[in-house]
Amino acid sequence: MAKNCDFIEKLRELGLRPTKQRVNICEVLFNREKTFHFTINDLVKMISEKMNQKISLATVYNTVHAFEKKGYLKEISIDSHKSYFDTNTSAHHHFFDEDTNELIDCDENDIDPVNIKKNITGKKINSVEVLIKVASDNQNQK
Amino acid sequence: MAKNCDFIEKLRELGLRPTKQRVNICEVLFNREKTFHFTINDLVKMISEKMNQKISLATVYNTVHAFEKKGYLKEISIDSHKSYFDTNTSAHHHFFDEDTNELIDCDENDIDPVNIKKNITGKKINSVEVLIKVASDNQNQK
DNA sequence: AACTACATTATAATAATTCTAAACTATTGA
DNA sequence: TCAATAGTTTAGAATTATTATAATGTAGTT
Ligand SMILES: [Mn+2]
Ligand SMILES: [Mn+2]
Ligand SMILES: [Zn+2]
Ligand SMILES: [Zn+2]
Repeated sequence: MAKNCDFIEKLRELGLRPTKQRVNICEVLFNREKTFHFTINDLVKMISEKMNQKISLATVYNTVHAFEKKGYLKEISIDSHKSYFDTNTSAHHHFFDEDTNELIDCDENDIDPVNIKKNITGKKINSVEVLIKVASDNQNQK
Repeated sequence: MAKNCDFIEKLRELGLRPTKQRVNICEVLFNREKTFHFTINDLVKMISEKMNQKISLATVYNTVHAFEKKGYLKEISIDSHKSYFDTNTSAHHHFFDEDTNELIDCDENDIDPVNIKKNITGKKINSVEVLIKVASDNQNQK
């Protein structure tokens, strides 16, 4: 269980001022056992549930984007209407359950490393991400 | 070079009325040698350049989504701010050039098939997509 | 403490997307 | 033929998502 002073230190290291808005958002995002996936909307709900303080929507966007730029969050885009952030910033792949709209981390052993045989000339590979969309097996699907 | 009557037939087959808006959009999208990638904005510009008729933005959205649902277009989402549609609806992977914001089809031979060893229990795999983000190799990057 | 330069917040503005009422079109049957 | 009508499509209006910027806050300097 991380303490507030840990987040304050961490924010300072990143060159971000440890304002109370940011510390609160850190608590909601990073004060937990496991990494997880969330949308901006999820986060706004979590903040209003867990915190007494109101944080403006623009500040939530600012903070999430600041953390993303600093490498503390990763964005995973499913389609133009569904975009998630991931507190697991290591290189990993995802299943997306189209029935429940749930994004699920692939385990290391679930998928073999992607083998790229030929890259665009003069370019360096920054990331390789696999998205596996799944849905109910049986039954009459829409 | 496809003729308008081809598009009219095709739309009818799909169960969509061949309105002049839709036939015009078909001409812009499908009357060409190679498949390509576009954003809604790109498409609006192409329509206003190539056509004398004005089509409302809502109709462009409606039509693109109708074509997507019918399997005539595929959506490729890069991040929440960049979403492309692809007239190549076969299963294939992509490079995304972060310098130019260009989406490029992977050739069959550029990448080995993705080997998924363990899927979510009770779910069927609907699609597997790899996105490889690349950028300038050399120089001082931001 | 006052001044300054910069960082941060959050309101106001803008951009992206969808809702829905009006305009069309196909079908039916008199 | 050609209303009547049920469904489809369009596009202006409304909503939602995101960002720009003015106001506020903070830290360093004298
Ligand atoms: Mn972003
Ligand atoms: Mn869509
Ligand atoms: Zn993840
Ligand atoms: Zn493509």
